[in-house]
Amino acid sequence: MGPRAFRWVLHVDLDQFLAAVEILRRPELAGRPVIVGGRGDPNERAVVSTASYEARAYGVGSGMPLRLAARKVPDAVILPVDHEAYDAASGHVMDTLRGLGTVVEVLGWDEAFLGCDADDPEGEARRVQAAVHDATALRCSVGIGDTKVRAKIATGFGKPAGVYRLTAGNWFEVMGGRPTTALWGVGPKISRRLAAHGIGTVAQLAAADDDVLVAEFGPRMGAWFGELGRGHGSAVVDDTPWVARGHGRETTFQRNLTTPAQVAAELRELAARVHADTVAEGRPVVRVALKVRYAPFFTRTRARKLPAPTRSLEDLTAAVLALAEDLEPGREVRLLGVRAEMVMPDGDDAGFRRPSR
DNA sequence: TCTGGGGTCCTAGGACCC
DNA sequence: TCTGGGGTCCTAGGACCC
Repeated sequence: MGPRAFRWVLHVDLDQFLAAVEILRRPELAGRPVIVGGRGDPNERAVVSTASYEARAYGVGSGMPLRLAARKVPDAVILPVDHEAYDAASGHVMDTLRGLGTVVEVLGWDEAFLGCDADDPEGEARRVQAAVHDATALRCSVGIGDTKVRAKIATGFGKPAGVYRLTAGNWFEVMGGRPTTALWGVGPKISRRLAAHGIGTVAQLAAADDDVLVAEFGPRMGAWFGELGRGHGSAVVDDTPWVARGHGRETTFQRNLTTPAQVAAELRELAARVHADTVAEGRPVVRVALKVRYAPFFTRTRARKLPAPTRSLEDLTAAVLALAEDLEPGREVRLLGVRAEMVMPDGDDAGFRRPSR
């Protein structure tokens, strides 16, 4: 259908997605604190991907080291991440949403924007929830907004399994007094830099002097943060298929690597996996990046544009190993990552989605 | 409590060219 | 004589999100 502006944007977000998929195929887990992360082994270097609401009650959340999560929840059910299962479930949900006859913009495994022109967006939201539940037995929350930003933020107020509307009419009433981190795209670092200018709340950000924001964050981001504080932004929903800019693979080793031979062997392996990902897309590689995390936790990245686009594993591997040549010797390596950026389809035919806010 | 993996976009600064 | 201004390409790093 292509991109189009709508009167309403619905943001659909599956509740405790990974945990919910696990509970669906193992119903006896319902009501128990389920934690999905890593290989399911709390003694390994890994973090929580998703915790069920029962586990969240113990203070467990995404990104928390698995070891700590296990300690907080003595009777937790800890499960390995099963990408294929979530891919399948996600595909089923997205197909269901597309079957509703509106534009669907997929944001990730468990999220999508839907365009809506109805007079009764709450009714539409409930219909979406019913359709998803009928087809997949999964619950979702729906945010309704007059911009994508407001729809996205609204969903959080609807969780779990609810519907919430956030528009120009109630934006400041609901959001004005909240910290800037309540905004989509403002994390702890940006929030601290804003605070240094006396901007602590959404209302203060909305009222902030544009020149101050631009001086601090640059012309694009500065202007955008002001708009974000006001809840402004695009209401265009675009179902043009997403075209990945690149693919990367990285591994945190359970035990740090100590020798150049180990590093080289792991890099060859990562390069082969990345190569396979790009081959699957049928697009040549134009740029290669290496990521090294030295112990205890110091990360460097090196990248190089290739002399010419290539589809060859040998070229990719050679480029990766060349980037690794000035790796600091004698430092233990905790993580290695390889990333390949690919040729984008011809920009003029608009065959891929561009950033929109 | 030592901190995953897969992504995206933006900015700064240097090189180089006219 | 210390000295332009703009544009583009490239790399490193930062920040954020799910």
